[in-house]
Amino acid sequence: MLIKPSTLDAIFKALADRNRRAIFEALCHGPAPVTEIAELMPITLSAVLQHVQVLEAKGLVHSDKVGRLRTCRVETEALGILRYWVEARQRDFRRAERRR
Amino acid sequence: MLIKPSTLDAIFKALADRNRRAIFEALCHGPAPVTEIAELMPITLSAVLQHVQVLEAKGLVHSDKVGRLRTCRVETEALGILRYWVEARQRDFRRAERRR
DNA sequence: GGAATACTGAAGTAACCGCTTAAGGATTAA
DNA sequence: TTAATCCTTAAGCGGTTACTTCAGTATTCC
Repeated sequence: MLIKPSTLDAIFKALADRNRRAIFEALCHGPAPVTEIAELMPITLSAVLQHVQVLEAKGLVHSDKVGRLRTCRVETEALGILRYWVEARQRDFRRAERRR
Repeated sequence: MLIKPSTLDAIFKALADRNRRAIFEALCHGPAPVTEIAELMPITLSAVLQHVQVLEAKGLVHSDKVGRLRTCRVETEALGILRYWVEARQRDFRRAERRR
């Protein structure tokens, strides 16, 4: 697998913010509407929505609006990519160590 | 294992920058002095040093100065933490899916 | 000693980020 | 049909970031 730097940029940037990561973590336990997510957080509903939009733009979350409710759910591909990247770095390191 | 949000903040922020990530990736293949790293990169030596300092401050890299050469090497703990976090999210997600 | 090499720090700057407030649109409930 | 609920957008603001240039220090080589 070959991952584009821009893809990793998107994933790491999306998860680098504590609140955004908290939203993502919450959604890993199951889908939730925006307001419900916001209740757990120390920021405005507006800020939460902005975070959700960022997460969605970078492909970590998908959301669907039914009536006045927008339900957000996690997209798992990003986690797979991230894990793959980490494991590749660990492999590189171990290989370099053996060569030493 | 329980990871502090500030630890994850540090790791994700450190790796969210493309150039900084490139430095980290390069160092996973083995230690290198600052100038050698800089040769592979589209930015100034000064900028590279600043990135190295960030990586070091956040615990992803350690460096040692001998004479006029500062040799940088990867600290692998961050990768372990990152991998653990990803796997925990994947577990959360699968558990939530089963419950569905 | 003098020149080249390798790093270091400071200052400045342009761009980006996360957040709030405020105002509004759409949907549902009474 | 009115009120409550849920989301959405825009504007603005303060803080942070990545970068450059420039000027410097320490070390090694000749």
